[in-house]
Order: sequence, then structure tokens, then C-alpha cells
Amino acid sequence: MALSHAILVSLLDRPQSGYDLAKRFDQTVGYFWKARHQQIYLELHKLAKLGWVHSETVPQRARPNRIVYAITPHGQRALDEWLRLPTEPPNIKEELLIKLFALKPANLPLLLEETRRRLCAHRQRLAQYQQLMQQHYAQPAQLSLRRRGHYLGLRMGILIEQATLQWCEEALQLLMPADPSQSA
Amino acid sequence: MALSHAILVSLLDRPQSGYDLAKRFDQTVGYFWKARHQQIYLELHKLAKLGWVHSETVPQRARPNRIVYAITPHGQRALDEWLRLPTEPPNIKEELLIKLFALKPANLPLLLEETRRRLCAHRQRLAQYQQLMQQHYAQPAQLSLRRRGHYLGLRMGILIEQATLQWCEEALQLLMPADPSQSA
DNA sequence: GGCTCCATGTAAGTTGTTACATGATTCA
DNA sequence: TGAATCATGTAACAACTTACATGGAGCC
Repeated sequence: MALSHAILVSLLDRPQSGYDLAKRFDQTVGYFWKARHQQIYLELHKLAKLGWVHSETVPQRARPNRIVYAITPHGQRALDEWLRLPTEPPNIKEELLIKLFALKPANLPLLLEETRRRLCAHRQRLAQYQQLMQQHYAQPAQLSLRRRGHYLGLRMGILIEQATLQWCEEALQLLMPADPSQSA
Repeated sequence: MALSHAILVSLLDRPQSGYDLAKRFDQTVGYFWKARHQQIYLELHKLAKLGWVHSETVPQRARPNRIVYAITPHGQRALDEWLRLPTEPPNIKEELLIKLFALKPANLPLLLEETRRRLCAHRQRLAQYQQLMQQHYAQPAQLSLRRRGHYLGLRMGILIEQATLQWCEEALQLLMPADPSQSA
């Protein structure tokens, strides 16, 4: 049920088409919530049936028409009710951890390599997030309330990436065969 | 496809029934991968059909029979192939962040309260993880390779909880209305 | 008498993924 | 000439959740 609510929240900013939403989910929101365009279109149909959004077709020349959705007062109320529900801590679903549970000498090199690869990937992501942070949220205390919410999303992304990076480094330390030429 | 692999990995330790697996997924493994018993039974049936596990019925007096599953050589090979596939960084799916995207004065108190609640929940989890760590993994460098894998799972849990805790504290700081009687 | 544990499952529904489909426009 | 962008969708499948079902054993 949460993707539909994520869509509603995104529509609070401004009316958008499914295409717009999909692009946005690929960027900012997508750091912590992924959705493909197919799923978004399906949810929009459902939301329209529920009367939580209302759609308007915008004709275009030489392009498929855009169908732009806006949140309705009914949708607003539904959203407010949802906000009142308690949240569950998310679970991590980290495949690499499962793989490490199968650790044995034969696949140690493989898993070390994969951990190194992930380390690089997370470094890149972190750098990207930090750049966004500098560009858009340099002084969080001076932001509007709405934008503080956005800031906190990005901030969570940074903290999680940092934690993951540290984990990767520790894992490599722990699993790397000690090299005698390096010690002492 | 990852739950079936998580089950295979768990069966590496020893043959287990669906019931055993469900209990284990509620404990150690469950810190980063949840599964209900229904899902586990379904996956076991699938795995049996694929020939990746083989089952043996253990009759019991005055109790339902246990069906104990063990990994087969074929399952071993499938697992080794899966280990070779690259892993994706998991995505967070944190509902609270979506809710904060809908931040406005009217629901600020609500979201502050929820953040406080989550702060407590994560503190408790962290304490629990740290206790397990002390009990079972006091000296990680001296563990067997297999147990180092388990250690790293728990370690990830701790790092994520710490990051989340810090985030909660920062969020409260940022969103709490400044109380004039506290400043200066 | 009611609760939890043991132990397995079916059925229905929701959510999300992958594959497939269309078709003009713009850029290299 | 080929790829990417714009823009919407259907169909099949995989993964996961929720509800329901059974029934004895042991505990308080």
C-alpha cells in the first residue's frame, strides 16, 4: 500500500503524469523507494478508481497525450489517515549477507571481490548524495518545513551509505588473508 | 529468488524442517531477511521439485510428522552459481521518509511523535544486537571462516541501527520547535 | 479453561518484476 | 542508421502477506 501513498505525496508538490512520476522515482525519491513505470501506471489507475486522484488528458502534437494526475480532497484525507498509522522499521534484504553466510575457503576470493565491488559502488553513491546535499541543503536549519522533510530523506541516504561503507571496509579487513609482508 | 537461496544456505549448516527454518528466520537470519512459515513451506516444495533439496519424513508420536530437508549436490551447484552473480545494493523502503516528504505544520506533532517512537524501537534493537555480539562474537578475528560470515551479518545490523538512531536524533533536533526557555 | 508450542499446509489477494507493444522526434 | 526521449500501456509471472484450517501436548 505504500507506493500509492508515495505517489500521493509526490502529487502534493504538483500535478504530474505517470511519466513524470517515474522519472522522479528514479531520482530523489528513488534513493529509498524504487518503482518502475508499469507499476506506477497501475497504481495511478487504482488511485483514480478510488477517487483519490483525478486525471486530465493533455493533448500534444506529434507525441502521445499526457495524462496528468492531481490529488483530490478525498485523497488528501486518505493521506492524512495513513500518516497516523505507525511505521515499521524496514528490513534490509541484503543479498550479500546471505552469501557471506555460505562462506567457505573455496568461495572466499569470489566474495572478497564482490565486497570490493560493492565498496566502490557505495563510495560513488555517497559522493553523489553529498554533492546534492551541498547544492541544495547547505543550511538545513534555514529550510522551510517541507524542504526539511526532503533534506531528511537525503540525510538518511548518506548515513546508510556511510554505515554500509564502513561495513565493507571491516569485512575486507576481517576476511582478507593476512599478508605476512605487510605485518610488523 | 533470494529466499530460496537463503533457505539453501541455512540448510548448509544442517538438515532442517520448515518449522525449524521459520524459527531461525525469526532469529539470526531474520535481522536482514524476513519470511513467514507459509512462504518457507512453499519455497521448500519448489526446491524439492527442482531437486535442490531432498526431504525425509520423520514420524513422531502425538505430534504432526516432521519433514526434514537437506541440500542435494545439485542444490550445492545451484548455490555456487548464484554466489557468482553480482549483488545489488538493497533499497531502503522506509515509510517514515515518505511521510516526512508530506511534512506540513498540521502534521508536525504527529511525525515528531512517530520519530520518537522509532528512536526507542531502534535503541532496543541495537541493545539486543550488541548483547548477542558480546555473547557470541567477542573476538571476531579468532572465529572460523563460516562464523565470520555470521558475525558480519550481525555487524551490519548494528551499523544500520546506529545510523538509523543517529538519523532519528538529528530529525528530532531539526524538527522540534525551538523552545525559547531552553536557549541562551 | 485458555494459552502457547509443535507442525503442516491451502487460498486469496497484493505488490512488484520482466517481457512485450506502439510510434513519432531528436540527436549523433 | 541507430539510439535515446517522450508517453502509455497489457500480460505473465514471481514474491510476499493475510486469513483460514487442523489438532494434540503441556503449562498456569
